[in-house]
Amino acid sequence: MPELPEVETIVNALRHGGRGGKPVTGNIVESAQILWDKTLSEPSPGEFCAQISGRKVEEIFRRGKYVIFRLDAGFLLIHLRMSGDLRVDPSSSTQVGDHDRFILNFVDGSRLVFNDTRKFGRVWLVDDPLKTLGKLGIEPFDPALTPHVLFCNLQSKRKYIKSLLLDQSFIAGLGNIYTDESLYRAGIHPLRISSGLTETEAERLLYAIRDTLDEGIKHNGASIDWVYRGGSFQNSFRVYQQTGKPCPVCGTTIERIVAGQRGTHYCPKCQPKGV
DNA sequence: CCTGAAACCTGTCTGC
DNA sequence: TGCAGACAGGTTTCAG
Repeated sequence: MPELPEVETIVNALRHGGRGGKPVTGNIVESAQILWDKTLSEPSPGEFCAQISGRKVEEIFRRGKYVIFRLDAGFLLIHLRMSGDLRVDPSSSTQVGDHDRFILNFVDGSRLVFNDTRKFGRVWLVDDPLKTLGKLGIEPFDPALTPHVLFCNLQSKRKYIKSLLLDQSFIAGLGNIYTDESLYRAGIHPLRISSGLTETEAERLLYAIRDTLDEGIKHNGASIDWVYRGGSFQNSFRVYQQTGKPCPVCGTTIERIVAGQRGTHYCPKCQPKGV
């Protein structure tokens, strides 16, 4: 589930309370439990537990799809990947859940739990976050990303537009849902080659991306299948997982294809392949 | 530089 | 009911 709007929702909750807990900001870590070793990307479990103990959470923010905790020394980075979720338990006496992989116990008795069914999620404790985050592309809402800049960047690549938007080094934060929805709103076929888009299309695409993400954030993200997180954007999907249903604009049947190994949903009429 | 496929994992759903 | 296969919000690695 976790694309930019979902991560943003989680970060907000961790900052201000919610997700069943007190605010994490300002809390001090007492200890860590690593329930699935591979969840920890770096450093080693021993070093991690030694270093994290006693650290204070100064600030929590998002970059791309990463949740970032700025500590009084170092940074804790968490990537939720496909099925990860973060929650706060008010009390650490609560039982550990089925797919809980990683726990931070705080001195006030609450704890932060990383739950991740598919075990793809990763955690880092680093001094220099840029080593991990450095390859990320520009944020979609960065004012420096103007229609013209996007157009030029699209020109410099020769990839399916769908694949390029999923590339985190191109723009950071878009995943399968928001890419399909953005391309639909922009009226651009997912298999168009990026360098073939016109400047007008690039402009439409940028505004479509921002509108779609905005709406996602407004709905607290999307909840799908058995991985539920409380968002409601799934009720506003226009093409994503709408295969076989009529396009809300023209009534044409929504189709599903595979692009870059990802299921891709679009309206054949509103998003013409063109030349 | 680019693409496709495979790998990392568990769970759900569909069709035979 | 059982079981194989497809599919799932992501990223990395490797072959071609």
